Amino acid sequence: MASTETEAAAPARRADARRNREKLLAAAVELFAVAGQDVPLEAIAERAGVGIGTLYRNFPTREALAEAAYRNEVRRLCDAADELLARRAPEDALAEWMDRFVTYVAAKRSMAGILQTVIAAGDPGLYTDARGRMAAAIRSLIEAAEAAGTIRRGVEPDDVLRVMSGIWLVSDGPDWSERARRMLGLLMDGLRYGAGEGRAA
Amino acid sequence: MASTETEAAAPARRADARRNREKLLAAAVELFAVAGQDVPLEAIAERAGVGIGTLYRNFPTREALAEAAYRNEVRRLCDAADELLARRAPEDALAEWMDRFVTYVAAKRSMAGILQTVIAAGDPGLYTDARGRMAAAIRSLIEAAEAAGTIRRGVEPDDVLRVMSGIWLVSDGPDWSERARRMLGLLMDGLRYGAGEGRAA
DNA sequence: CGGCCAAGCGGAGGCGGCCTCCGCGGCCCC
DNA sequence: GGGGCCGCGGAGGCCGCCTCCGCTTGGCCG
Repeated sequence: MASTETEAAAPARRADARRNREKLLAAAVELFAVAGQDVPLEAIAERAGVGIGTLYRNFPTREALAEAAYRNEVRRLCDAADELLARRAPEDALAEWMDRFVTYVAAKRSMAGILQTVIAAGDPGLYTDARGRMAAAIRSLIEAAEAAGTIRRGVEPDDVLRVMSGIWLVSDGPDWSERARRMLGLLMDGLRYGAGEGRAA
Repeated sequence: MASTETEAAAPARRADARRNREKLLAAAVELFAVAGQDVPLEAIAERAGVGIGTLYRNFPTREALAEAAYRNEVRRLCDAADELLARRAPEDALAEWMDRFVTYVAAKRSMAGILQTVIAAGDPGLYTDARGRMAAAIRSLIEAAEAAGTIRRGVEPDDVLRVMSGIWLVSDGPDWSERARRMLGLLMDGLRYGAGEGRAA
């Protein structure tokens, strides 16, 4: 969980600066989702409640903003795994994490075009990195649920991630997220099947 | 060779209008090549020697212009096959056609980004159609050269096109077109090998 | 706790590209 | 050769990008 320097890198900055950066990232995700990837940067600054100058100081280009926003979403999603495990029964934690995953994929979809550009412009590891982090998050959720005996044993985190990623292919539409949630509900039921058998391998 | 209605569709238009359209298509190919796919449309209009209004009347969007320019390049390339056959020895016609193919691919490369958008926005047959036309052009060139006994017999047009398309993968650089030409030179030598054997299959 | 000062803010404004709109010119048909 | 209308062109409004600099405020030190 040691944050890489490409991510936070903000220990020496002023508190208000860090806050503004956060607000910009949140506003960016929000507006990319509702207004498309061509949303004016000025609209994002306004939504964040900061000046356009602050946006440009933090993120020199649209691509830089989108990349940072995406990395931030990945981080928030993965951090949520630990938080959920601390406050919920493992099975509920896993189910709710899947719910958050749907939100994450929705955000990623709305930024896919720009992220494409980012990767083409020389950041080939963007998705690879994200996948690794998410697999780790899934591993801790699964292990906790296995230990509690509420899901079957011997499930591979990578396989779960792959199945979850399938919601990417659900075609766009007003009911996109409902469909996605139903699909992950099926997966969750699959994981529950045969729970509690063969405790110590 | 009956032109489809998606291509010319300009029998009832005035002569100057048709001329302006041609000039715009030529200018677009030229400027996309030297100035990239974000070149201002005003620059294209200026290069064509027409007003910006004329550009927009003919091509409502950047994508429409790029698509029309691309289709036009394909048509010009394929038409060149017949012209060359009428004025040159078949072997020379084929060799020179390959030279023009390099120019065509260079143009296509410079528009690849926009064409990607066009296809994504619902014109999936764009490349398929082009490939079919080019294969037909190659067939007539090959058949003439076979009949003259200057290249081997039994070569498939589709195979030749596939090999030729390989120049797409040559990485960008100042010597791109020289490399591409050398590659097609190799292909040409391969076609010459064993010429004149087994005349009547 | 108060004062200092630089890190950080913000938004006006210049720039440039997009696209429309309409008065005029010249092409085509008779 | 004349008239009608098709098509031309580019001025101009709009909008988004990005910079630049005077002001604000957080954080530290005495």
